[in-house]
Amino acid sequence: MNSSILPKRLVTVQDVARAAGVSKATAARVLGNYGTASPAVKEKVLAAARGLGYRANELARSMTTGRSQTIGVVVGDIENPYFGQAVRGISDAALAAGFNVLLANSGEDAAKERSAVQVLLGKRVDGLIVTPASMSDTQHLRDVQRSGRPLVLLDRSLPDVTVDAVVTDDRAAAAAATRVLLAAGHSRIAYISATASDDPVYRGPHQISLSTVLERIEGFLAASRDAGIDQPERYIRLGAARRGMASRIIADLLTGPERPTAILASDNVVAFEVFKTIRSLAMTIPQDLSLIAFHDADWTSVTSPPISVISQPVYDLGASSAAVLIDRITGQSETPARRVLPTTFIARQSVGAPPTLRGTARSAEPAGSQPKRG
Amino acid sequence: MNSSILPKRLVTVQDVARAAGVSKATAARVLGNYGTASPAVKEKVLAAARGLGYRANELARSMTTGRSQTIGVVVGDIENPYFGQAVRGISDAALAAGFNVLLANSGEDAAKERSAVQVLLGKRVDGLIVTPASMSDTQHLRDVQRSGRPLVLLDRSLPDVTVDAVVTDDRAAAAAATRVLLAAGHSRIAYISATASDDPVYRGPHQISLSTVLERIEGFLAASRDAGIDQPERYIRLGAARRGMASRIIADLLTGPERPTAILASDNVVAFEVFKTIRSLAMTIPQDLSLIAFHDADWTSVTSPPISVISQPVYDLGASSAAVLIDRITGQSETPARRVLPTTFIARQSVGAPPTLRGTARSAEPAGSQPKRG
DNA sequence: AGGCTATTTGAGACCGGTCTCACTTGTCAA
DNA sequence: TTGACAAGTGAGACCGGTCTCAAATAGCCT
Repeated sequence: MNSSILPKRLVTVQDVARAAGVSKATAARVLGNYGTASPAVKEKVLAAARGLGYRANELARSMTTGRSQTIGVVVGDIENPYFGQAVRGISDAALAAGFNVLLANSGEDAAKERSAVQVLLGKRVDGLIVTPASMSDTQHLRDVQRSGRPLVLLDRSLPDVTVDAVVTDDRAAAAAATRVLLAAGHSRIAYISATASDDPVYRGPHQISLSTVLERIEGFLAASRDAGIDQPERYIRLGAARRGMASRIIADLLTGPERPTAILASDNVVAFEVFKTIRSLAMTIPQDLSLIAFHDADWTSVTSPPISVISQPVYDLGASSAAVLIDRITGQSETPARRVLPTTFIARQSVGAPPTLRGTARSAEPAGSQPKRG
Repeated sequence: MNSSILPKRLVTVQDVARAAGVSKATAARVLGNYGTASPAVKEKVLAAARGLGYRANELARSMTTGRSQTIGVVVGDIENPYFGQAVRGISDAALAAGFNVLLANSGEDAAKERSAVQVLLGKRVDGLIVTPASMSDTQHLRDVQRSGRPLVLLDRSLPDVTVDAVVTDDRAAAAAATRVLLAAGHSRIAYISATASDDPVYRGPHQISLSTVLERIEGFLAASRDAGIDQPERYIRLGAARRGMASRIIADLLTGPERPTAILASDNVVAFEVFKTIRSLAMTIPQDLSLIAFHDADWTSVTSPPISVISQPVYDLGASSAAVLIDRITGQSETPARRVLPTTFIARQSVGAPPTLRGTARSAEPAGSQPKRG
């Protein structure tokens, strides 16, 4: 009959105390497991609590202690399996240490990220893990830092915010993948990134707002230049995240006079789009085009041919960032550190020699590549 | 120099009041945006707040109001893209309604689920969304219900808990998929589920602890029997979740005398394992074996051949459950409802005619199936 | 027994908000 | 001029825990 909006006042310490015939302070001590109480009283209180179905109000507890045993996580997009795995890592590590996880989505939008951070801060999380959506719009993150709440950056670091960060070795990974393609004989290698950009053409580092993206591009360029490739940046394309954009970019790329013979896809979602586009163009991997993708997502291992990938320790990235954060929270404060986790190159069958001549017989040699060194 | 464990006391209403030269009550009114205050005072307080960098302590606010504007979500495994999408749906809908999301992982373990629920309840979430790990171990969920906190079950329903649930039409979906295989000429169809079980052989509904699984099996059996298949349950296998188990199950299945000619995989993860196993056995889909999977995961569209799937509206499942929950929280209380979202069958190329004779020429007819009705 | 310390217990302040209630002031109609 | 009523403001209780401090009780030694 009651409209259930008022959820029948819950049992409090006071109630238990009354039922057990002791003072509120004593009941609180045994229920909160602090201070001292005689075994007899302890039992009496616990019995009463059990009988009444007492459950502590963590809100009230957090308010007095100032600690909520909760960490806030702001992630680009949980729907993306990459972040899904990372969140799982965070969540497992947090749980093991007795912390809870408050999750928020930024949709890779700096404004939303700011508001998420504020809300989380308002809820008095003990610390924050954030995958910053932008390298430039970071005032709110510096505010967190200034407020004294521990902050750990996940997957991406920020040059102007001196704070803990757990990232993968993007530069080395991109360079390694590039070298694999170079070793297979490619000289026209396209690098396709999801990073938001009005103009898909790359004009320089100022366009890039994410450290991860920047480092990968740097690794790609460095490896290319080392191999004597002229103007490798010609083949960099941005903004492939929006639906349909990837295929337009690739179509553009493949119709030009000096079309690339290999593609390096900067993340899993882009790679997926790239793969589908290539297939819809009736091109064959690796005979017509070689492909390497970042992140060892499920699908890359079951396509024909399976895709060679740069495997990133995503779960560990999450677990490790949570561990770092919790260390900070519990006071093991060292100086801010940038923890870099290594990546592995997994050679499958998407890399082959470049087509020797346009339109002539396809190179029939066995697909796949065994790079001597990562 | 300070050890930073004490995060420098934050600015409170009292501080702002003092700075603005008004009473705490007045400052609270303008900062909390309730009651009345003259424009002049309002401005003075806001200016002071701005100057001091005031941010409300949501914990304290929640404690007095009794509402935390937070919903708790307990999910089987966020790492699973299925749940990832659902969580995204929840999170988007919640955010839009001004709610935050506290996320917990149960790892499909009822005990962990119980503890997660308790913690969330302790944090005084305004409501809960749970994907129950078990149909039998549900006392904690009934407790939630009894405590008056709104609860919505996601993806799975519980016969003995009368509470809101948002699920997909599993029975119909399984039946439709089964009919597709029957229509293609198959009479020996294997159903492989991930549901935990010591013994992979199906002995009856009592073994099953999830409504979803149960309904799918029922749909499969019903459609099979309608088509006059004798003892279709012979081909049901459970416990394919554990690594390596799927391949053993399939190997067993395919070496028997009356080996199945088609497989219906009860979820995406299982289907993935099944696919890889089939390929490692050097069998061809759909010539040697037809395959249909639940959930339109990324990878199913890029394999060769692409896999026909039962597409489930996972994002909507999440968004819808959040909407139902929030309706409940804000008082639009109707009677508990079970909302069933429809699924769609997506025909790709993994279904063909069964091999006519063992070892003879493979059926060369064009793969793919166009079921007349779902 | 008396004195001293260690342990157990209770009273009440406190965390940072909200909210009720009473008081002051201003406006307008009678 | 006076009364009624609305708007603005302040004092202080309250939410449900924790924590400090002092009082009460117990245990031990000489």
